[in-house]
Amino acid sequence: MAEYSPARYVVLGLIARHGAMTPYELKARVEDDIQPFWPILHAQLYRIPPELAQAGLLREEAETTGRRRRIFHLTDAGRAALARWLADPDTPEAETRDPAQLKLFFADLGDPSDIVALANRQAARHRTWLAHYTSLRADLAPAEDSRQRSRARLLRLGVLHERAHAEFWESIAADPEQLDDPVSRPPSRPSP
Amino acid sequence: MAEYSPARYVVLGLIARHGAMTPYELKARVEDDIQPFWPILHAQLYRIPPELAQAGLLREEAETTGRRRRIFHLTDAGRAALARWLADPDTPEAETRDPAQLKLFFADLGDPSDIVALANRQAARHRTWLAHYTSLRADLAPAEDSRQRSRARLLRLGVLHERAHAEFWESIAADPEQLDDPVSRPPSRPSP
DNA sequence: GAAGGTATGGTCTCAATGAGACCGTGTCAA
DNA sequence: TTGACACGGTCTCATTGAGACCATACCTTC
Repeated sequence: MAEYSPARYVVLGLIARHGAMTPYELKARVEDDIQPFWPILHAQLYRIPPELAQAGLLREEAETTGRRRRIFHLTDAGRAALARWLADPDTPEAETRDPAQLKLFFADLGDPSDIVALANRQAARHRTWLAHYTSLRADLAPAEDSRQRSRARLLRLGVLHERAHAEFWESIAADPEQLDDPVSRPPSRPSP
Repeated sequence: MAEYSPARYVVLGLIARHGAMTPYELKARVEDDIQPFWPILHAQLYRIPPELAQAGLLREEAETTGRRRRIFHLTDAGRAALARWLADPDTPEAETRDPAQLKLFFADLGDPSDIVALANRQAARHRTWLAHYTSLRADLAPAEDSRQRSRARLLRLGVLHERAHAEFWESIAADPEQLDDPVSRPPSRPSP
């Protein structure tokens, strides 16, 4: 029942929340907030708004002088389409593409030492993201408005996600042969 | 430094592990084992092997009668390319595309009740995957060969991942306004 | 006040992937 | 003997990926 691709709703949603914008500004906001759960290339953010304007969901206001910026406003049709999408709880499955998991899956075909190097890199990477999300959460004003809460919720999931992955890769690095089974024990509490 | 796309290495890896195969068999194995961390459309699995044969990494053996199957064998060059890829610990970032997180992010622009319906669906979905991975793990022979361990490791990550997400969405469903902060408390231990 | 760096703002192209329609062959059971 | 179903594959069109390329404005520093 989704009428448009998710990236289209990202554009509608950001304009609905922050007001009329140029593709350039969309790009910055996507990079800041949305990249972690829906990556969009910058070129897409120049392709999509004109297309949505064509469909009547946005209205373009073009500068003809200087930087010739293209500013896109939300129309009532756009707002309605966004509301319909938000009201539909039936979403497609999430997709993950993780080359590191791929390498781990095929690790038995390579040298046993590869796995340790891989796991160390991955653990460091996930720890970095974890620290990043944690600090963003700390900076977040404990404001009671619903926008802050939206952001806070997603940051919380980011923290849970990165923590789980960081701990996983650390356990692989520590015990590449995986002779015991750390999954049944609670995280962060190594057995005595 | 990756010479080929990850999907190419999936093909090489599966043939390296299980021996020469048809695209049809590749399709089945990808669906069973690889889909969760690297989705590949079935059409891709008919496009990629001929291309890798062109590059000398596979060798095609075509039936000319009956079902006219195309069986692809790994060459020494293919085995070497796979080993080089596995030995490189420097992998691209993982990418996630989760429409549900997108809807949650923009939830403040919709009706407050949407969020509960969304969260309930997501919680159920992740619980289902969690049960699936858990049962696959239980069925896994505790064999000491490295192939079984590869599979077991990934299933463990799957379990951790689905558990984190299931608990997250359950907490959203239970408390959509998110007035408290469940992240600092250990999972599965609701406060008194 | 000219030179260069950087942020702003955007267009374009080619390749690759996504999404799925469509088409045959063999096997087995009713 | 025909229909269902698993097997095995090809094809096409639209969308996205990846990144090169271009121009304007501002800001510093020599």
